[in-house]
Amino acid sequence: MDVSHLIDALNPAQREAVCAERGNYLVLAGAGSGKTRVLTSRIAWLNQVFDVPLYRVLAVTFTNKAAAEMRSRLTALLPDGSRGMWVGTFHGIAHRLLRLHWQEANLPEAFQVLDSDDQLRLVKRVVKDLQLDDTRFPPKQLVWWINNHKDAGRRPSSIQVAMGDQFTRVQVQVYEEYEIRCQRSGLVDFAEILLRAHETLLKQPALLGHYQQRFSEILVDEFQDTNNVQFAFIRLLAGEHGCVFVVGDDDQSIYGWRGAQVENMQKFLRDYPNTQTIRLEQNYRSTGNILAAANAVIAHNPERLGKKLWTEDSDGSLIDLYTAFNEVDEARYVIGKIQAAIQNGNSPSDCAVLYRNNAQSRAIEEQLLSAALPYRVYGGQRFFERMEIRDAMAYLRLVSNRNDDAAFERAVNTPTRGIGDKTLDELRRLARDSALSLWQAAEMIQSQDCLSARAKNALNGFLAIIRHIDAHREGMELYELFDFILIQSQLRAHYTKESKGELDSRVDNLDEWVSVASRFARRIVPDEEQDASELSLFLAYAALEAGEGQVQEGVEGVQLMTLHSAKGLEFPFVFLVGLEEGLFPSARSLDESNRLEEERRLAYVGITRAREKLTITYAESRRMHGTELYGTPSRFIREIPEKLIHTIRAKTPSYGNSNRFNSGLSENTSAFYMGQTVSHATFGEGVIIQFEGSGAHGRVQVNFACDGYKWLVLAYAKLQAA
DNA sequence: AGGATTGAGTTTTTT
DNA sequence: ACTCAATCCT
Repeated sequence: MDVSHLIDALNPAQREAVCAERGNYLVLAGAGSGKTRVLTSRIAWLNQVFDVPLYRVLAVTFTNKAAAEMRSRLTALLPDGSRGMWVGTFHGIAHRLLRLHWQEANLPEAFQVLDSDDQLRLVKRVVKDLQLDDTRFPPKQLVWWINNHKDAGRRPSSIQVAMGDQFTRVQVQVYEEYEIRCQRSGLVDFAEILLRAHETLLKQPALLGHYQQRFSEILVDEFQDTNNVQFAFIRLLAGEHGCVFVVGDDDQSIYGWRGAQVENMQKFLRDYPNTQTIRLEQNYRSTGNILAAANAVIAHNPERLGKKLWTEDSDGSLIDLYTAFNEVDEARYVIGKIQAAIQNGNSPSDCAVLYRNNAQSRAIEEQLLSAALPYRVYGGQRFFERMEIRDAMAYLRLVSNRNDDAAFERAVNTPTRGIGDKTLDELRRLARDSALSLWQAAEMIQSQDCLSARAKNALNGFLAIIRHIDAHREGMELYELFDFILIQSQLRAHYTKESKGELDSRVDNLDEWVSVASRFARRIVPDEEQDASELSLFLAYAALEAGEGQVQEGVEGVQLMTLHSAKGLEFPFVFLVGLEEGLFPSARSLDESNRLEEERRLAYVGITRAREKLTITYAESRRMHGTELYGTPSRFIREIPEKLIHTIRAKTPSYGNSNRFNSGLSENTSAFYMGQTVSHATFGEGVIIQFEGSGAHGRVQVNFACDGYKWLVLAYAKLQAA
């Protein structure tokens, strides 16, 4: 059999990983070193050379996008593509196990996923019902606390509460009550999916044995992002004989704040003593200078597994460093450089602006808008997170599982049908006292005399809608059911009324929801799930894949995103903005020790996104939360060797110059300042002028910048009234 | 029920 | 400064 095509294009290290004998491996894959290629080629190799049937392979990723990418690459490598294999995210795989073995997992067949939003609502409810002070026990913090324990594999009963520690005791109590309600409603949150799947396998030796025997090959992508439960899950499935092939980069671990344990990489080496470590250090993405900068920055982190990227590519150009006067000037400079790149024949989408936090996109967007450049902001609300979609999904969930309290709460009075807070409070009280779901309570309350006839009537109307939908769905295509729901629930009518003439109409989204359903029906279902109903598959899909963020169809523009969401992507031109102490690294990371290293890894991720040209900027002054902040350049800038940097503006200002400027000022400011003597000016290559003088309105300070055509007022402050 | 007002928070995001 | 959610008012 000729398998040379699987390894032809690989370098020696990649080839070593792909062709290695079956066993346990830790592949340290640097940024841009071809890790996905290695992962997929390895699977193909196992299949074609070692005759491992594909159904024995389990490949786990973190995001749905990565899973889809892996599947599509396998299609190109193998005659059967990924057929028979389990390829998916940790949550996707665990959820599939729960669906297949819901009885063993002690779940109702139609159990649903509780997303973060519903989770917070539920915890708020619990806090209220337990009559706790929500300032002493903020629901958000409780959610975080509960998720943390679940991620670490801890149930309420296994949490140690020190004598006299009232605070923790109450938190445990909330956790317990929260679990009871989830169980009653047939709801699992994201952490629960993993934890429950793990526990189910632990408690069911027969089931575990089955899967251990089946999955002789387990491959894990982005291993540095695994949390405790995920690692335990892998170890459990692998058992004594399974071969585990993990790929990761400890230098790109940027999700510690949500439970990822970089330590799992070292732990892996400890738990699997016969593991061989393979380093992929040749980079196919960036120029030499960019890699040198990345290597230099990350070298400041202690306790790395160690890795040094290199390239056969040339050094390329130096890294530009621009010191901006403020965030407006920073944006102006960046957009100017983007325009120059476009003039040179590049597409706007070849340029990416990366920032530490989302708020920073605003200044950039404003400049892009005034330069009339197309752009795309990543992040933001996803399809299934939209209010109207969640409303519609609530009906769908109730149809599937009457006891889903989260769905009940949302759907019951949306659109409004006269079921107010008082009615609901009665209902919740009854549900709580009798340990029933809201739906059961609503059925029962009819025979009690705690509600007015009118309220009972309204409630009955709602129950009837759900029953009516359920009674008529037999034989319907999925999209027909969705359309039926929109009509019966009155949601379409409700949102049609509300969104008259709105740009981004909610009704359009609801229609899109229906068409998502019609497209969904035509996708391939894995063998194990042939029996599952279309509806339950859709519910799982909606819960585990929140869909694309901002759809902005067809807009090919400058790409704006946070450093976190840039991970895994690459661009010819990268602009890293806002490199100031306190912003990046963030102020919070400077408080707590340990966190700084993760920020540095974030810087490493940012730098290594660039293929040809990297530009770093920082602002001397920045408006944040209403006040002007004066920042100092980020330590990460200092960690890049000077010889790699081309500084655009010397930071040393010269004061005391006297200059006149009298041309090109915009209309309304020119009357004011034209011809005034600049008594206090700053000059760096003539880009910024800080002007202090007297005008009709008193003593003022104005900052101008010249963008090559005209002077722009960046900021002005009145020092003294006239 | 829906609009107006007050108040708290303000890194990063997937599943 | 600005956003988003909770609460207050009509």
